[in-house]
Amino acid sequence: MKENSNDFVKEIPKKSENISEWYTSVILKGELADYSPVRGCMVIRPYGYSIWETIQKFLNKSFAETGHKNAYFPLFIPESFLKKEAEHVEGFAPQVAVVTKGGNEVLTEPLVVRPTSESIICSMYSKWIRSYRDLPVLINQWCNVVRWEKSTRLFLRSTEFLWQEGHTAHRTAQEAEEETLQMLKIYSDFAEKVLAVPVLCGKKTEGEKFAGAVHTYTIEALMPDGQALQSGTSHNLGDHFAKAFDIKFLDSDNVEKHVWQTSWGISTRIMGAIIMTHGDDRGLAFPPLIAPTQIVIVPIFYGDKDVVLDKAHEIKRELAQKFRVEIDDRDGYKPGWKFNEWEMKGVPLRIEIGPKDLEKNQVTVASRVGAGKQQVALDNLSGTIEKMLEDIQSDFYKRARDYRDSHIFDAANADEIKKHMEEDRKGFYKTLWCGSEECADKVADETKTTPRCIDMDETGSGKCVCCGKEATKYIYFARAY
RNA sequence: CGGGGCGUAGCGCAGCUUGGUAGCGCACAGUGUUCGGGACGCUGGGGUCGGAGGUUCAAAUCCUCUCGCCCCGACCA
Repeated sequence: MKENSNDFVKEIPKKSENISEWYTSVILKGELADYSPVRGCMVIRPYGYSIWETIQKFLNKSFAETGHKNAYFPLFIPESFLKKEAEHVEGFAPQVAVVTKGGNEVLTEPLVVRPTSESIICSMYSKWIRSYRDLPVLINQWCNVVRWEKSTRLFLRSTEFLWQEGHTAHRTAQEAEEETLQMLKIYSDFAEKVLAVPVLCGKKTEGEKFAGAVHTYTIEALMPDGQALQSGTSHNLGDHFAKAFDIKFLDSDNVEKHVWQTSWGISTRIMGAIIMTHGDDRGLAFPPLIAPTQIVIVPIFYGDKDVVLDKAHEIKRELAQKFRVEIDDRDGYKPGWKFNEWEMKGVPLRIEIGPKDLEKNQVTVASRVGAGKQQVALDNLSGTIEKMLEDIQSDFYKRARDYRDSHIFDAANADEIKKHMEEDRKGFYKTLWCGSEECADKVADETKTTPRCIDMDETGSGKCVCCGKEATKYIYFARAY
């Protein structure tokens, strides 16, 4: 390895040494995003936005399959709307941006820039819903929201961010709960199968739930530094908002009733999870299903340039029918430079084609994960590539899953959690819990972690992590982003 | 919002201690030789040194104020 400063790899901090610097660096150098002139706001560049579009594609499909329709509600919300639900306003008031002036006119009522849209959507639902025959209402919207955060990170926490927020209204509490769980399942499947990001599914404690919800379910991913990242949430809103916004329907028994609601969301934050989970010292690395570019073709040409290029373009056209594929036929960059460039940008599969390959009617293929290259015959190239991408996808998942599984530690009490952390064994701490908020808060306080989620499936028996009383639930603690 | 760090060419930095009118590497442009894992030679373009005041014959450098960004906490998706 040469020691000069054009050694590109050396410009990326080592992931293992300083994940924060590494994270910022790969996003900027990988051209996923850039800082904007406005504090806390980011520009999502085409290479990064493509990931968001793919996320939209997958989620829209799942939403549609479960009967949801997309719609759009306004950016501005009358300030008074936010105040209608007590917990809701308390939760969001410290974070909202408020517009007090339009043009030269001072507004009679200030408008908040939506931090989330429950209030404005509920105000519309109260207008639209009259009968049990109008239910359920199953609407999703893709939009931007603004939360005035004190400190920001690219993708993980920005003042303005993109997300989808589903808002549903149901006839019964049970139906709302089923919807809440259904969406949680859609999120966890999406995270694991598409993004190759393993997640813990669970329920939030009272202290951690959404402001205004009855309860909140979450998917929690584990980042390589042992910190948890809340990657998607699904809220059962009960009839809280229905009462606050007067959303009532006449049921078949001729009794007027409040609807039961849910809301659920995934934001651009999850792109931070993808980046951190899969990237390495060489830069970004994307699982094929989500990769902006799945395949890059690097033609290797000098003498018989035209022949190689023609063939490379022919292959590109063929593969482009099925995959997101780019061809790097730039002059003036040596092949080795291009290899490193595309590896840094996280492209899962690279196809090299040069004169030697042409002679043998083959291409040379290299995977972003795993070492070495292999020769692949041009006959049925598309089929072979498809299989390889599937394997790479599952390799990504397995690698992340192994890491996550080996970073869930059993702990009997706060001291054990502290001990683990001192030994630099950071991750999820799985503990038995009596169910009291005080106990969860106390452990969180003492260990500088937060309760991430309550296990929904597994139960045990033993002593509570805090008070020592009989406990059957498992709760996970971790430091969190 | 506390604690720390940093703003000099597109990027990464040096110069600041001890003031003398801006430099290096990469990138970029032209050109020739190269080309299957980050090539090289030659030539060239590019800066109101974050901003505003002040001190001085003279400020990137010293002083004051200010703006911004990053990291670590506290708050949050």
